[in-house]
Amino acid sequence: MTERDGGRRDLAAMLSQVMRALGAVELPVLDAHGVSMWGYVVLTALRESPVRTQAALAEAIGADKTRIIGTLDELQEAGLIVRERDPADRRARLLSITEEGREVHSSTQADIQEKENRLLAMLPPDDRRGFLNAIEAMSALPREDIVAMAEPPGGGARR
Amino acid sequence: MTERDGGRRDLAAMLSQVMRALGAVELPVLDAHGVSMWGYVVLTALRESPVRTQAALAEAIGADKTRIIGTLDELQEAGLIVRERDPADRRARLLSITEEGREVHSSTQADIQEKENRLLAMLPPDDRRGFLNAIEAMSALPREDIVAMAEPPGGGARR
DNA sequence: TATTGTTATACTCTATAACTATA
DNA sequence: TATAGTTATAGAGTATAACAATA
Repeated sequence: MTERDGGRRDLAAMLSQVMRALGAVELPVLDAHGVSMWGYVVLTALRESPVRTQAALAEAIGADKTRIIGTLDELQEAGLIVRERDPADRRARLLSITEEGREVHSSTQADIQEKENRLLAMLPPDDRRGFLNAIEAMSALPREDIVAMAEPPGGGARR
Repeated sequence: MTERDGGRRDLAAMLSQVMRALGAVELPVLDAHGVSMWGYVVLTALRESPVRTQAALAEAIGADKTRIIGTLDELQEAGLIVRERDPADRRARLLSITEEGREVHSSTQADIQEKENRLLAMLPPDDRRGFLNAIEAMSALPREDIVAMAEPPGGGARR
């Protein structure tokens, strides 16, 4: 009845619906912990390792270098990150997360993943495992690899 | 090595990366067929069945009623949809897809899904099946159901 | 008075360009 | 002159408010 003549809906359409729902689920959590979406993304990136320049951080999280400045200001103001001038090159700002930033990140992430897990619990175990494996695999690929992979074999040949 | 101490990355983070890549893959296809993203979404919705008001269509695709007007103008101009006044209520505009609209939609969708399938082909069959089952199940749920599902049991009780 | 569609306005987000300071 | 960071400006996308036609 809700099936459609053998076809399936477009991947992007389905994923964007899921994304919107996830946004509705997770934004209140971020609010409760006092971090913005981009702030959380920055903390997630810095949790792995410090970064030597803001441009590199922006690149790493898929943002523009001008776009994250306000976010960095807020995080610094809140004591969640530190920005120090690189003594070797006083133009650059060494970015790192503070202990407090680590705590805020991990408590926020715990809440987020707890909700995500409750959502995933609705799925049959096999589907849940396949779903996680799949998005982990796909999201690990550089975007250009994905774009290339979607092209017909030998397709789009330059000449 | 690329694994992280037992944890997993956030669902929303992974999904948004995949979404961006999908956008890069699919936008050129839409361009090639001369339809905008929202135009394609509208055609997809009208392909199922006609709609009696623009507000209802907007609601159905998760958009604002003022937001789709330009899109409807373009689609009508291109002869892909028709907008007729409802004789029974001359305020309303009956929306339906034309034969040409159907053709544009189905050729566009064929190209899109062909690329999506090439992408999915990178996955082991079990993961692919689980992934598709999972997003079909989750995207079929109304957003408020998903939000409610993510809450702790009995959580957020009103009184 | 309420509703459908439209237009006008404002607001948010993002990208581009111009500027400062270092090198 | 080139680069890191910042600020200023402009553009897209979206939402809100006001409006005209119809009920």
